[in-house]
Parts: sequence; C-alpha cells; structure tokens
Amino acid sequence: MEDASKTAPSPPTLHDVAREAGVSVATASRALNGSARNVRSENVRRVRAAAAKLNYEPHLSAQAIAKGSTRTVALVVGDVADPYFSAIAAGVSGAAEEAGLIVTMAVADRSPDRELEIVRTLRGQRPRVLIIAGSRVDGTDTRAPLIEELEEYRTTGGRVIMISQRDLPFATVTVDNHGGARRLAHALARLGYRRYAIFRAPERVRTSTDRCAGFLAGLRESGAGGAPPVVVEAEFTRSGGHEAARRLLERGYEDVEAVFAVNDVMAIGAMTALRESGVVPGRDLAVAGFDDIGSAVDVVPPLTSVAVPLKEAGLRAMRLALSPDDRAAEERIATHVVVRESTPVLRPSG
Amino acid sequence: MEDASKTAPSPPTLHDVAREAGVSVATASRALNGSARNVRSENVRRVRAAAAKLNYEPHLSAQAIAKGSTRTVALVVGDVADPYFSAIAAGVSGAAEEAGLIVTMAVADRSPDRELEIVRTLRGQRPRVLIIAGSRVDGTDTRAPLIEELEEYRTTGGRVIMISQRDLPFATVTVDNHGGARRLAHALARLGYRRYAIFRAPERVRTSTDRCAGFLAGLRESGAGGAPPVVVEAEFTRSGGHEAARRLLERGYEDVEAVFAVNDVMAIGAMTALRESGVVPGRDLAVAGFDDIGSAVDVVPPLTSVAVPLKEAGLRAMRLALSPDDRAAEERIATHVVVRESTPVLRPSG
DNA sequence: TTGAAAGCGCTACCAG
DNA sequence: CTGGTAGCGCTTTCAA
Repeated sequence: MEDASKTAPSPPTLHDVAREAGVSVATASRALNGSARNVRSENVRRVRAAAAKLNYEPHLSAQAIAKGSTRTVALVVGDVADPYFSAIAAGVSGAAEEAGLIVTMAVADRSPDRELEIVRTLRGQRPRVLIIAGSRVDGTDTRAPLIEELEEYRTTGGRVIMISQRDLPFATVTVDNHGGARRLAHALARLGYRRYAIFRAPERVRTSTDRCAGFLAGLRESGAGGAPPVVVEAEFTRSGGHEAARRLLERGYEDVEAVFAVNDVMAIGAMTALRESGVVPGRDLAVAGFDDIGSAVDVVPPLTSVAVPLKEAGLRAMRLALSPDDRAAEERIATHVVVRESTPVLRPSG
Repeated sequence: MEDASKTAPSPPTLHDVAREAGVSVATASRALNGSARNVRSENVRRVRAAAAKLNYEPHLSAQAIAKGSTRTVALVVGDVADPYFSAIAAGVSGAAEEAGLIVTMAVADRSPDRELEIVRTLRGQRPRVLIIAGSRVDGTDTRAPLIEELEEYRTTGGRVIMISQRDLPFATVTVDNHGGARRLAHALARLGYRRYAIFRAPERVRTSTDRCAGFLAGLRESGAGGAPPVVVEAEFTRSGGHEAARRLLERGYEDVEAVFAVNDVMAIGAMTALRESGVVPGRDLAVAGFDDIGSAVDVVPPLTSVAVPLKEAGLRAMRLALSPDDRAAEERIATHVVVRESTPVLRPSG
C-alpha cells in the first residue's frame, strides 16, 4: 500500500520509474536519456512504458546539476513590446527550440543599469548561451563591469552573443546600420531630395548615432551641397518620433523636404503627428525610417525604410552561439533600402 | 597554492565562498540566502565580502533541487512577433521581474499540438507558475491530454493560469470578447451602419468565434434588420486580413458599408488590401478591428477598435498566479470601444 | 550561533 | 548490459 502522505504530492522521480519498471535507477537513466544504446531493448521498453504510465518528466534542474550544464539560452532584450525586439526574440526562440534549448527572457527596459543587473543574476541560471540584444549606449559606467561580468561568464564556459554593434569584445551579430543609412541617403538624393531633417535619439545611443553618421556620409557622397540637416533629438520610440515631428512643425519646416527618422517606430509616430497637424506625409513632407518593421507597409503612405532582417538576426545569433568556433566572431547582417510612397520622386533625375 | 587544473574553470561555488570567508558552507548559505538573522553579523559581512570578491552567483538549479522549488514562471505564447502576444509578454515579464521571478518563454506557433508538447516539456522545469496565452481552439484532440497534463502539474504544486477564454478548468484571465464586440456593433449602428462584412478566423478559433457572436448579438439588439453580414473566413493574422479583403473585393462590396475584422492585425492588413485596389478605407468602406494595438492610431484612417489592455492582462495573470487563493478563479478584463476615423458617421442619427 | 551531515533528482563511473 | 554509489551545489535538520 502506498504511503498516502498528506503533503503536496511531488512529481514522479526517476526512482519511481525505475521501481515501476523493475530496474535500477542507473538503467532507467540510461534508457531515458544517457548513452541510450547500452541497455537491453526489453528494458528500454519497460522503462519507457513506466515513464509514460507515471507521466514522468525529468527534473531539468537535477539534470543540470548532475551533468554540470544546462540547456538554457538566456535572452536579454530592451523591450518585448517593441517590434524590433520581438522580431529578434522570435528568431532566437525559433532557432533555440529547434536545437532543443529553452529560452529564458529578461527585459532590460533599455536601461544599461538594468541590463547589467540582469546579466548578473542570469549567470545564476548557468545558461549555455547568453544573447544580449539592444543598442550599446556610450558613456555609461556600466560598460566596464558588464564586460567583466561577461568575460567571467565566458571563462566558465558560457557563450556570449551580442546583437547590435560590435562594441564589446564578444561575438556579435552586427546590423549594417551605417551602410544602410548611407544607401538610403543615396536613394533619397536620387529621388531629388536635397534638404533634410533627421530625427535621432540621444547621442549615446549607438544604433541611432551610427545610422545618423551613415546618412550624413551618404549625403556628402551624393554631393548634395545643401544646408546641413535640421537635427531633432528625441526618444528612440514611437512617442519620441511623434514629439520630434511636433517640434519640427513648431520650428517650421519650409526648409526641409524629407525627414529621416532613425527607426520606423519613430518615423511612424512622426507621420501621425504630421497628419494631426494637417501636414500630409509623402506629399507635404517626405518621411523615411529604418528597420522595415512589418507595419511599414500598412501605414499611409507606405514607409520608405531600410530593411533589417531582425528575425534572421536572432536566428544567426543562435547559430553563432552553437557553432564550435570559440572566438569573438562577427556576423554582419546586411540591410537594404526599400523605397515606398512616403518618399515620392521630388525632382525627376537628370 | 591553488590547484591550477587545466580543465575549463567552473564558477565559484558556495564552498569557495565559505572557505574564503573562513566559515562553514552552512553558515555561508544562511548568510547569503536562507533564514538570514541567525548569523553573527560579523560573519554575514565576511561572507558577503567573500561572495563579492569571488563574484559568486548562486547556482539556481542547485537551489531549486535543494529547496524543491524554483523561482521560474513559464510563459507559452502563440507568436512573439504578434503585438497581441508581445504585449502580454511585456506584462507578464514586468510583473515577474518585480516578484523576483525568472520568465521562460516558449512559442507555440498557434498550434495546439505544439502547445501540448511545450507544456509537457515545460513541466521538466518545475516552474512555479505556468501561463498559457492564446486562443483556445475547439475540436482538437489535444484538449483532453492538455487538461490532464495541467491537472497533474497543478496537483504537484504548480499554478496554471490561462489568458484568453474560460474553457479549461483553470484560473483564467478572460478578455471580454463577446461584450466588446457587442458594444462595437452598437456603436457602429449608432453611426448609421446597417450592412456588414465580417472577417473572421476559422470556426474553431474561440477568440474569433466569441467576437463574431458578440458582434452579431449587438447587431440584433440594435434592431438593424438588414441582410445578414457577409462572412469571410481567413487566417487570424495580418495576411489573413489582407486576403479576406481581396476576396471581398472580388465578390463585390456594393452591399456592405462596414467591415468588422476580428482583430486589428487583420483589419490593418485588410485596409492595405483595400487601398491597393483603390478602395479608400473609411470613405468607400468603413473598417473596424479588435484589440486596439498600438499601431491602430498610426494607420490611415485611424482604426476604430475595441481596446483590450493586453499588458495589464499579463500583469493580472501574474498577480493571480501569486495570490494565495488556490482555486480556478476568473479575472475578467474589460474591453471598451474606441471609435476613430475608419468608421465615420454614415447616417446622422435621428 | 555554528558546523556536520543528510538529502534533493539525476548522471556517470566502476565493478560485476 | 546492469546495479551500486559517489558526487553535482545547495539547503536544512540536528547536535553541539
């Protein structure tokens, strides 16, 4: 008769399965997981049957501690609700599940301090892989401690992968922000635009800064000797873009033909703000963004942007992590310009 | 002299910390985590210092197995890249981090089979809480096994929370789909609309079906004796909406004044499809959606929708999970109609 | 207030 | 091929 204890029953253990199957735990373990082949097939059957009957599920923590390694990949994102990050998360999660890994996700709220804190506690999980997605931010005092933390993690067998820019000495999936913005500038110049406004995030947000620099470089190369662009600084979010547009309208936009917002959510927020003030995007003022998020084709007019295969970036990050190659590799994600109606031909090219 | 072993160094353990601090592991454990107060403060200091010096981070798996419980909450979503789910994920993750819990995320690809499989393997993590977000799907043969799996999980101390509709015997955060759609129908009727098309997902997707039913009920109550709505069935995604609109156009839409799409991504996809065919949404054909996702205000015309506080749903789910109350509670998330320009006044009300 | 030691569930080594 | 058993890193009695 079973000991009908009154305490909360606990899930069946390998012992239970072994007993049920009439074999030792060792055999049960081998049959279910370990080096499978060294078990008489009869016993494999019995163990499997017992496991199924008891609805046994191995205790991952126990396995982790016994084997000395987990099957976990930890993902740090700036903000899940932002399509930029959720696309990356989708890629990572897809590749991870394919590889039989479990994803744990932490949200850093775009704060470098929070990011550091998260990385620290994440180490407690002893994840196989640690993927950090999110723009590097210059001039914070968390840079050094973060590097130290990650360095140590790597020393003890972990794999670090960054997604964004190559700023820290770890394997990185970089997005070609500079090149994409540069080519966008060329494309706009070809359409006849000469005078620009740029909606950018604060200087220290690297992604924004890289895109700006690329855009400016592209402008110079196009020989558009026009006045330097009007620069409006705001948050790296939809509402940041909205606000930037309002500020531009306040100032007056007679001297600008096109706005380059450093990401699509800003561009979309800006378009809405323009429209709210009776300025028709694409007709009265051209707008271009960056990222080519899904909704770029659903706004009006459809948004010219620079496509960044974010989901693929997530996939590649996982693949990089799983590759045997140990060193701080760099994997470059190409970007390409997608011209849509938000930047119509302004001056027919000669 | 340290044993400079050649194998990959492993992270410091509690033993290392104890040795460094000159106390026993037991004391070190108590100082760092356990019942803190029974340690001489001098020793607490020493242990803390040692831990900091070694950059010690407790091995969560080891703690889990020693304590017999984890600090993990497992979240199952249909698709992270969909704003519906990423909003929920944001809510869950926010509340979890606040409670010091770690979130592990799995993506079911909207497949009930995958969902079941995930739940099964997730049990191996022994999470404290298991949150399943995603529409219930009728008529699958996974329902019974899913219930069994979850039941067992609960028996062994886990908390199950569903987000969507109350279909399974577990605590649920339900979204008032029926009521919201019903009130949307009232609102549209008040604006003068009489003849509708409905873009819905297949019958078995409960969320879609509930919204349809609510909408139809609202129509009846409004006494709009018009012809029954034209129903177009498509996928529950943006491209489903796009396709539904195309099919409606093919068929001809002279007899419909407004489209109700059962979610915003469908509605937005539909608007784009309409526009691609030269049909101006809001002028030639009104469109309304459901969920009030962020981009509803950024499309043109801004989309009439039913607001569902998804992030809050995630928060509430976590809160429910953490509440002592054990039984299958139900927490209702209210929804409310937001009328925007995609459904302008059609017939001035009398 | 402390330390020794017995586990937690599982794997892997070592004998048979 | 199989079973016994020594850990894995940590918590938690139990005595001291």
